[in-house]
Order: sequence, then structure tokens, then C-alpha cells
Amino acid sequence: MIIRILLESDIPIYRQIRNAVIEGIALGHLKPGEGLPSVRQLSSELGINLHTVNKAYTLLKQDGFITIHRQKGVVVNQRTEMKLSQWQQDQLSQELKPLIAEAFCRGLELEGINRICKNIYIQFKEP
Amino acid sequence: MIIRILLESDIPIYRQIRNAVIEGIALGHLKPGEGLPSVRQLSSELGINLHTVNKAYTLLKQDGFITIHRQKGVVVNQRTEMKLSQWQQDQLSQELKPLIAEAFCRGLELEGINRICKNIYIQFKEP
DNA sequence: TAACTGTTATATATTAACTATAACATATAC
DNA sequence: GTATATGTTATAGTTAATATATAACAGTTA
Repeated sequence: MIIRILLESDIPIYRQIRNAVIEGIALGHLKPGEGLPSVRQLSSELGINLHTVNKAYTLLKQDGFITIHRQKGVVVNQRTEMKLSQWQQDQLSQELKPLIAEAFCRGLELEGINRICKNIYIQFKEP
Repeated sequence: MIIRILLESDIPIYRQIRNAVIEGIALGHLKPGEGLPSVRQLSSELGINLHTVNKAYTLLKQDGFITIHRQKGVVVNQRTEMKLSQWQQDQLSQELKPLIAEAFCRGLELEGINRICKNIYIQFKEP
């Protein structure tokens, strides 16, 4: 899978990589068991430092999205290993709150929010 | 309205203030025409610097949530001045994407996402 | 006049993000 | 064995974002 980053973005590079991998998994571009490029390879491709990629991979590992395997390298986990915990759901709710509050102030109805969420959601595929 | 910040949070203080004001407006705790504390007053209350509050207010002004009035000070705008632009909707969609992608990977269905959004949304009130 | 308001300027401190280079144990291929 | 990969760790340095400190300015209000 091709990972793109924007050096001008206000989102840190390691976070852009993290998001790109998660979105890649959700979109079905990255399937369980599939390998990701090594930290040296990806950092070279993107023209950035090894440690920036490593930071992204470490986050993805902590969050259950990938496993670092001694032989196979960096591998995408099964969906069962990504299961939503109560803490993660609370975290999601906390991150959604300011976004929905802003949309509400701007006059967007619940139906409008649901429509936007759906348009994002339908792009995603089960593995 | 009482604004709370967490100095240990990984979210910058000026952004916490921005979010708190927007959520305050959405919740109906801050009504159109209502005044906000001055930058010196709020910074003093929170034990932080004047410029940090000023940065938050400047953002809120740019985003159409407040107006700086020479006589009245900092005032909450009418909802009509906060209206959602196409650019803002695209921005919202872009910010939602990684959150929904993560939730999808973790097995949360669209109905679950809608439920979480609704639970946040129903707390909000029209002015 | 005195005490406020937001705004601007300048300088500095602190922290987060990113880079550079090197080394280590381990694994794979020749 | 040798060479080349892998992730990981350590150290040092740079750059950018965040937050602070202090001061001043033009208005406004009492």
C-alpha cells in the first residue's frame, strides 16, 4: 500500500502515518496477515527519518493494529485483536464531542452528521 | 460559564479553551449576545498567561463564534454567523475519517457510531 | 485621572516533533 | 562464515509549537 504524507500539514508526520495505516486497514487495502514496509524502507520512501516511522509503528502496535514479528516483520493484525474496549469507546466519544459541538453550532442537524458518517463508513470493507 | 482546563492534557491549552467555549455554546450555557471573561480575567482565573487565552479567542473570532466589541468586550455570536460552509463541512469530514476508520477496524457498526453521535448531540440545545 | 478593554511587540522558556548517527541482537540468504 | 536485512535502543542535536514574562498602545468606562 502507498502511504502519502504532507510535510506542510499541521498534523505530525508520525500521526499521519498512523492514520494512513488505520484507514488502509479499514478500506481493505491492508488485509490481516499482510506485511507493512520496514521502518527503514518506508522512511526512505517518504524521505523522512527512521524514528518517525518507528514512532508511528510503535503507536499502531500499542493500539493493537499491528504485530512486530521477528521473522515476518511488521504484520497487520486480525480484526479480533483490534476489538473496541470501553476505554476506547469513551475516548472516541471524547474526541467526537468538540467536532459535533462545532457542527451543531453551525446548524448541522443530527441527520446531516449521520449522513457524513455514513459516507465515510460505506467506503470501508470487511477483510 | 466556568471553563476548565487540564494542564496534563496533550491537547494545547488554547485549544482546550476553544473547545470549551464551542461546547459551552452548543450546550446552551453560553447564549448569543452573552459576554465572555476578558483575556486578563480568564488567564488569571486559570493561572495561565494572557496570550494563551488571547490565542483561543482569536481562533474563535476567526471561526465566527465570537465578536470582539469595543464596548461590550468578547461577545458570543448569533447562530446565523456560525453557519457551516462547504469548506468547513469538508474539514469536518476529514477530521471524522480517521476516527471512524479506527472504530470500523475495532468492529463498531454504523449503528453504534450513530448512537454515540446521538448521545452527544442530544445534550446540545438551540439558544 | 484611574482602571479597565483588546491588541501588538519583543524576548525567553519549555516542550513536542523530527533528524542524524551509531550500535545491538536477531534472522535470512548466499 | 559473510553480508544484508530486520526491529530496537541510545545519544545528541535541530526545528517548530506552545506557553510565559513584561511592556506598551489606543480606546473605553467610571
